[in-house]
Amino acid sequence: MTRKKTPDRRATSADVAREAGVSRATVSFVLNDTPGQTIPEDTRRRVLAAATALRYQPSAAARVLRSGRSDIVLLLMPGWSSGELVARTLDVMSQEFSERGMTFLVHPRAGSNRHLSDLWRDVTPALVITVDPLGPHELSQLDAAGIAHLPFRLGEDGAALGASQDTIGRIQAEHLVGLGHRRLGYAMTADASLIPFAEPRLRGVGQVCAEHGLPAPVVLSTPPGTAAGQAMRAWRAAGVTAVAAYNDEVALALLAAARQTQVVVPDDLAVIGADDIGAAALASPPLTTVRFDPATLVPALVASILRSIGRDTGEPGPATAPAEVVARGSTRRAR
Amino acid sequence: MTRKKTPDRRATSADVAREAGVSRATVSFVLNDTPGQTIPEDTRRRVLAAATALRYQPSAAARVLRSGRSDIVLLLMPGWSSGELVARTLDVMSQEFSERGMTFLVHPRAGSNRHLSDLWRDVTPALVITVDPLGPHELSQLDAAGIAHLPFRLGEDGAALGASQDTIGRIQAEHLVGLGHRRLGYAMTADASLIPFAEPRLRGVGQVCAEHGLPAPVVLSTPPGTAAGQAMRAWRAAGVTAVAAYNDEVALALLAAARQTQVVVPDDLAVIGADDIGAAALASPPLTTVRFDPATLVPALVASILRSIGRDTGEPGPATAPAEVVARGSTRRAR
DNA sequence: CTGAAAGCGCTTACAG
DNA sequence: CTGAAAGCGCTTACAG
Repeated sequence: MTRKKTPDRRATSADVAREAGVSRATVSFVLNDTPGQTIPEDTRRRVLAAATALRYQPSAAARVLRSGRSDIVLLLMPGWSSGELVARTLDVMSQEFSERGMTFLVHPRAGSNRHLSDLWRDVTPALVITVDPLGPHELSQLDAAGIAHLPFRLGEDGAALGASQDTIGRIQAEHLVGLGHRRLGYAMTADASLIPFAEPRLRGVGQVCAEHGLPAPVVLSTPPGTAAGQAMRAWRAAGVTAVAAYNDEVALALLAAARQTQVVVPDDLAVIGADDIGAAALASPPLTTVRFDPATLVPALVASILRSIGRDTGEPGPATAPAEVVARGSTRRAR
Repeated sequence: MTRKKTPDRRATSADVAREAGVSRATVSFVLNDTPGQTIPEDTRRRVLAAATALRYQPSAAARVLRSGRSDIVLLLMPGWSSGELVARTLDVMSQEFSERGMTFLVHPRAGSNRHLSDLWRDVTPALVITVDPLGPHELSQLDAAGIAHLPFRLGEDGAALGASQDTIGRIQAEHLVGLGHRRLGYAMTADASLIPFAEPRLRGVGQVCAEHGLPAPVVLSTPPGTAAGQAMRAWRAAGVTAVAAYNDEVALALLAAARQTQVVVPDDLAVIGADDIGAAALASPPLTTVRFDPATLVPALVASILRSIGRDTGEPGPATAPAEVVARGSTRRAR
């Protein structure tokens, strides 16, 4: 008397095969569109109908175990994963990967004291992307588990996002030089984990200065506290009239320090940030900055990642111009 | 002549068993500390040594397939995953889950057009936490795959983070009322996806007003543009002397509007934000806000999540006071 | 065109 | 205390 049509346990391919009156092999062929198999339209339809009726979903574990390959790309996220830009980049990466048949997953707080081997006990990605460097023991584990590894380093040759960091610095400098400033400052971040991003940005500023025959930028670091005020004085003493900041948060700190030290922005010192965070437009004066859309770079990045693990990728997808100046009140023409 | 000790393929439990001179069952018992098995210390040591020598790591897929259970908790992240607080919460959640033997994974951009069934093809979590609501079809799929589902709703009874949102509003209001303000305004976010957070915060403000016999707060929404300026005027016309903002970004927009409309903060209007983002301390005037450390709530949250899927959890862990006022220049005693 | 069978690597009753 | 064997759910040569 029990209705067997909808068993309580999860439906398997054997259930679908029985329901459709075919073998499990045929079910697999139909559901995976296996190349080289010719399935009559009628059989195909029956299998599909049975799968739908049974709400069949293949077991991820069984697929991976049998095929020996996983379609997961795992990003090991360090602790500083906060910015709007990072979030947007991850969003676009995730989208891009799924369009290419992969699943993008993020494991937060990978830098904490947990053992990574606990992680491999629960998930076997095809590729692990790391930001913080791994120790030799962890690298050995990855190797032993047969998991590909991609250390995400900016600033290395060919790294799509790294190249664009250069560009951001260049755009900042071009804007300031275009306004007639001849002596530039650079406000470095005090956060060591950001150096991989900051270094190429600064390099871009330096390149533009050199190209225009200007002296190299005066680089100062502005840790929280009174350092920003001292930096303001030091730049002015050095004849600097415009400062490019590593990012908007650093620039905001500069604006706050300016108010306290009676330096008028932009008249005494022009300031340009980078990233265009929400608070930039709301600052006093409103912050000139560089808007950067990582979405434009990600497709090329993802394609190169997939290529590195031997997966097919569609066409590369062109990387369009990623950054532009958003001119606001914190910069003006040099006097 | 070939050295067989270090095969190129990934080591399996059979390799370990051979190397240690025991059966695969014994390997499994030792490596999993299976309860109810008594393994002589010598055997145990041999197995452990072999596993280390072979750099053995169990196959996640095989474990899940055989045991029928996964130790993965997957968060389906919607598109708005940017804030510092969100990042910090995820960090702590991840840590908390791994301490309890689970792996916390995040799939960004789950709201996009991809089919979720593609996701279940690659990973089978024990539990999926969603923020954006799922459609009936997706719920049915989850059910069919035997994956537990927890819609993350704030403001419902007992939801740890929801309760704390109330508290944030309460703390804002207590601060303003304590300074002598008798007529409060509330600056609502214009972002609809944030309403689940904003609603309980506003409720907390309302409660405190009621408890002090004060009128309900004057709620205004301040979308980007000129709305903030209009709101400033409306509040002043209504006799409001202090405004609690949904968060620091909304508060920053208020400060910017005040500068443009000649309203002096805090003399004409006091403003308190929430979240203590980096830009808050750097604003002009520096923004009074409520600092909220999600870390203090997360252990209780994670424990309740694990309980909901029938997993053992250690002691609940006390939820300590999560929020406090950071008094800066944007609030002052009422005149 | 379709099916029976092997096997991916594990865990766990079940015998000894 | 330890081992042989079954079986989780799939995919894929291999026969027919």
